[in-house]
Amino acid sequence: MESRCENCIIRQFNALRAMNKDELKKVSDSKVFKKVKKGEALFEEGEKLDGVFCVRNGVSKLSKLSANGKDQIVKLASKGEVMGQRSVIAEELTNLSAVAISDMEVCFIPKEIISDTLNTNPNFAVEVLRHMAHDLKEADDVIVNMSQKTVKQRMAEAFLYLKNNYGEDDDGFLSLTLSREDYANVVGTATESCIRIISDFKKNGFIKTSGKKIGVIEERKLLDLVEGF
Amino acid sequence: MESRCENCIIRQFNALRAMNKDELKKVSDSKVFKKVKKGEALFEEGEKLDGVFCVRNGVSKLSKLSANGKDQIVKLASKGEVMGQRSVIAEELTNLSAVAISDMEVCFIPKEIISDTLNTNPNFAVEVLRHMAHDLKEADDVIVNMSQKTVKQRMAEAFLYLKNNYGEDDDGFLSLTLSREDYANVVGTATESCIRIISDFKKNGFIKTSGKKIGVIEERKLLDLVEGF
DNA sequence: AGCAAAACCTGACAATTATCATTTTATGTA
DNA sequence: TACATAAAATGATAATTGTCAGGTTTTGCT
Repeated sequence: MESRCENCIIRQFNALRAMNKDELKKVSDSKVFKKVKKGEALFEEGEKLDGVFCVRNGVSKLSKLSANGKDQIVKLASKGEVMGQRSVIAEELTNLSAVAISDMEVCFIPKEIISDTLNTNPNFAVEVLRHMAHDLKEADDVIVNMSQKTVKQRMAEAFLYLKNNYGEDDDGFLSLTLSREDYANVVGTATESCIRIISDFKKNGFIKTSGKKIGVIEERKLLDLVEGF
Repeated sequence: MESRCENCIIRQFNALRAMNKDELKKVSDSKVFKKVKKGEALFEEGEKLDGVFCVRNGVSKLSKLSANGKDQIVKLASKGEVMGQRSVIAEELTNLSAVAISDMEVCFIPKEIISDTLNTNPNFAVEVLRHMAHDLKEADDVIVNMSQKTVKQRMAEAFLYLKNNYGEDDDGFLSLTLSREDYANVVGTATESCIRIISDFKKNGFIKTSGKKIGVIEERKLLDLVEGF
């Protein structure tokens, strides 16, 4: 279960791949393996983080509380992704909360190792930079979507995103199950509006539901919607 | 006019401050000084950038075209800021267009120097990382604003932002003048809606206008609006 | 100065989305 | 299994925002 970072495949997906053997050894010796149950928080907005979390399994939502009391989900983090690096690097309190959407396994890595390696191994720094650059681009895309697309379009996009990134089970339902409220918080709308759109998509045969599970039936139709038809 | 980077104060505001003398010398020798007139583009979405732009003077809007043909302004870049680094680092085409909002003076710095320095000087890499981390946080904030605040609140925020970041002239008008359309594209709304809100604010005495110039009168009232009162 | 083009503004209306109230359904637990 | 609780669903209505169509003013240019 708990194993050595040197042999961990997960890190191939993140910036830790750019660490050398010695650095990895240090990480391995000081990392803390953690299980997090669905619904539990890894950290809360405004906290001071003493390290980063490398996701081995499961999915976490990264969200920010808005003035009107609603959570806006800014990003979903899953296998291979590192959470908390932004605030460790900027040496600031976290601007986001992280709550597990499914049961998770994560490794906590103390920030000293991260910053030491950043300061001495340019390859690592550049690799982290590349990942952050990617995140920034995605954030820009989200901004444009939020302001220029309708709620319906964003809902359609959300379903397609979940299908493409987390796949579906044998019965054709999305593997990652979000509550209606979470969907609303991803899309940035009221829960009722979100539910109404789900009903609407279902009535049109674009999706199917079973309890809280949702399955994409007409991917093409959803895509058309997103494109504006 | 055109001078040596070694003596340039501007770089104190950006990651170039972490370069050593040799590196700065190289930058200085290869940089190209450029004047850009208001309305001219520095680069367009989808272009391949061969370097970054360090802003000496003036302001540029960074925007992204949405599917429905509207430009969403994602960020304003002004004195001291570096544009294009994201795409140079990620080695991707730019995801944004940069167009001058006022007359500008910029220095173009070839990407080779940037990436060489990133790969050899960890201080520089970390400094760039820090700036990018900051940008990412700001982007998160924008996402939350877009989805959770009303157009009116976002407009109020925009005026306060411009006042606090670019100041006002002797007559109390914002130093940075945006067209109504630009305001709409910052806030993510239709130009007509934007104009209506300006009229409304004016009627309420929160702001004043003179041609396209806008001045903040009741900062407190605008703040209250943003906070949700 | 005079003219064309662009930017700004307003009204009327339609579409989208939020809110509140209530019902129905699912879920976990004793 | 039954009960309490939370989640999902729906209706009615109001508020917000977008669209279209037409004005007026400003601006840049010859």
